[in-house]
Amino acid sequence: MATTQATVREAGQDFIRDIVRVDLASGRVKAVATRFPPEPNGYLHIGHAKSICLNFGVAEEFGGHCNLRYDDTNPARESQEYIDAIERDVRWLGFDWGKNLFHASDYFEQLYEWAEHLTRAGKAYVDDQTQEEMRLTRGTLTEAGTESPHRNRSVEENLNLLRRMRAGEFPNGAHTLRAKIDMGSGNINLRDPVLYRILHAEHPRTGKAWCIYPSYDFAHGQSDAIEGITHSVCTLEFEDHRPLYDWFLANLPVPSHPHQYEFARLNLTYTILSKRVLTELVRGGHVGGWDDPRMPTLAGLRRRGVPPESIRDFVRRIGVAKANSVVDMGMLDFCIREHLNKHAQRRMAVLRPLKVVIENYPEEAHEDLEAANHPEDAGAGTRRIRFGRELFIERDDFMENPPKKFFRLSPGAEVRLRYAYFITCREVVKDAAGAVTELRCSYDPATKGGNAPDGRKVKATMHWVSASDAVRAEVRLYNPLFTRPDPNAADFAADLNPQSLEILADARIEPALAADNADGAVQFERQGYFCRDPYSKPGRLVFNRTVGLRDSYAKIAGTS
RNA sequence: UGGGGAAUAGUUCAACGGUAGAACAUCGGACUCUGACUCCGAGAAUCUAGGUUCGAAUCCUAGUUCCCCAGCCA
Repeated sequence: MATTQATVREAGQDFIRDIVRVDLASGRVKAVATRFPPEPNGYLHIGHAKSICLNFGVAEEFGGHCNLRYDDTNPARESQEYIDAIERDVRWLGFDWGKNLFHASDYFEQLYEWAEHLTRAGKAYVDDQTQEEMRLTRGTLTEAGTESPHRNRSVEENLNLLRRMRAGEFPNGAHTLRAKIDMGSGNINLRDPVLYRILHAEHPRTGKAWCIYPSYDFAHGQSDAIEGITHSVCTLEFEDHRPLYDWFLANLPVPSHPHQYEFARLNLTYTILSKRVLTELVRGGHVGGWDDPRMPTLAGLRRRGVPPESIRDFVRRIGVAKANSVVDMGMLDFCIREHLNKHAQRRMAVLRPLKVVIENYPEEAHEDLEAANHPEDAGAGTRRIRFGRELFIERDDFMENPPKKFFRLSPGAEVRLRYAYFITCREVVKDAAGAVTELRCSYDPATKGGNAPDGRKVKATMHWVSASDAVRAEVRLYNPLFTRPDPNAADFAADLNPQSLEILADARIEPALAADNADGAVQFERQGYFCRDPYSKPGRLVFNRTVGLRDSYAKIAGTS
């Protein structure tokens, strides 16, 4: 009983899974088959992750399978680079299509046969109208369209024209094959939609074999039918394509009859999830590339250090429904911290260094102290960190005239240096301009390791690195790409955040960080989760901030 | 009366005629060698108006608001 309930919960609760459950129980389908159908004309983003998790997730949970199928029906905009990136990203997210890798282009011959089938049945015709003429005769949202003058050509003429289209006798745009449905339909998709257009373009897979290509509508449902897809899940904007999807299945001798279901796509605050805009961000040089850590692409998130587990958890938490919605970016951040808090080892790094000299610590001396790699996981072990007379602390951790709630270092104040000693600030050294350049402090030798034998407490524990062995590194902090929670996709440049990337060129990190070969995530104590940038080099280390730690002091201080 | 959808805490989802619940966010508090984590607590919602019913977020009627559709894109 408990097991059953747990299993049901495991399988998730949303209207799509409800439908699958009912279809399985009623025997309408014997095994569930889904598909993730990207068009290889851009990189996958976190919105796609929602679809991937849904399609692969449903298949997994109900013992079915999910195909990866490229919707590669428009060679004018598709390329191999994107195909490779898509496979890399789906795998990284944690899903495996096994042998079920397909392409709409695998079915070009069958689709063409079906085009002839429709033509022979008098349900499709070749039109000579130009794109402009077609637009004009399609009608408007409230007015019916008018029928093409070529709508009633004979079957023979249509067949002849269609074959000559395929044979390459006509230039781009000279003809189209259209379904003969209803120019007066309230659903514009039913006003004689285009099935084939002439496109003299080389296809990444079929090369020069074709110069006519099927439209999305003519390819998608039939591809589903060929693959035996039971539940074809797509986003809301395809809802009014469903009658057309069903029309093809009803009028063609297809091997199976899939059903289409629609859910609301993901929207995120401070983010634009539109391939068009993402492509423009890359091409316009607004970001460094598809894998720029500020991008909502899976490649960008990966480079920023976001674990795939966090993305899957995020998708699970936001659910699946039909209402348009915008998810708070804070939800994603939470999921990232949730995972990294458990799995990332701790290290110390000073992002904006301020020099500290321990005046009563002997010159030339140093000692090694032990630091835990993970405070909640003893199994993660410990490492040695060096303490000496000269150290660096975070500039933000010192204030000469601290407000009431500032617990860190200030003149006369005593704080703990994590895993080391209590220190007290004795003197502030400034340059000619009045800027603080150095702190002269004293330490209490009795507090070695971080505890005072007399039991006295300090209000703050600060991270630090030793000046003698700290390594220089560049640290990149990322902020939202857009300044507004609801950036305008039509004019995204106006909402771009000029402070989305902050480069700290002179950070100091503990040597263990420079030595680590692992590419895994680490927590810079008290600051956030970071990872080494994949383009980082031994002599020039670069770390990316994945996400900051929650910072309740920022609220008190009124800073961000 | 063009067609198709959707409306539940600030946000994202549950509740499938029978006590409106969770997570994130927010605000308190406890704990703490990370102002982190963890723990405890609080405030906060059924689009509107009628109707059916012992009982309505759920069913019916009429409205309101929002989203999508006029590519030879997907």
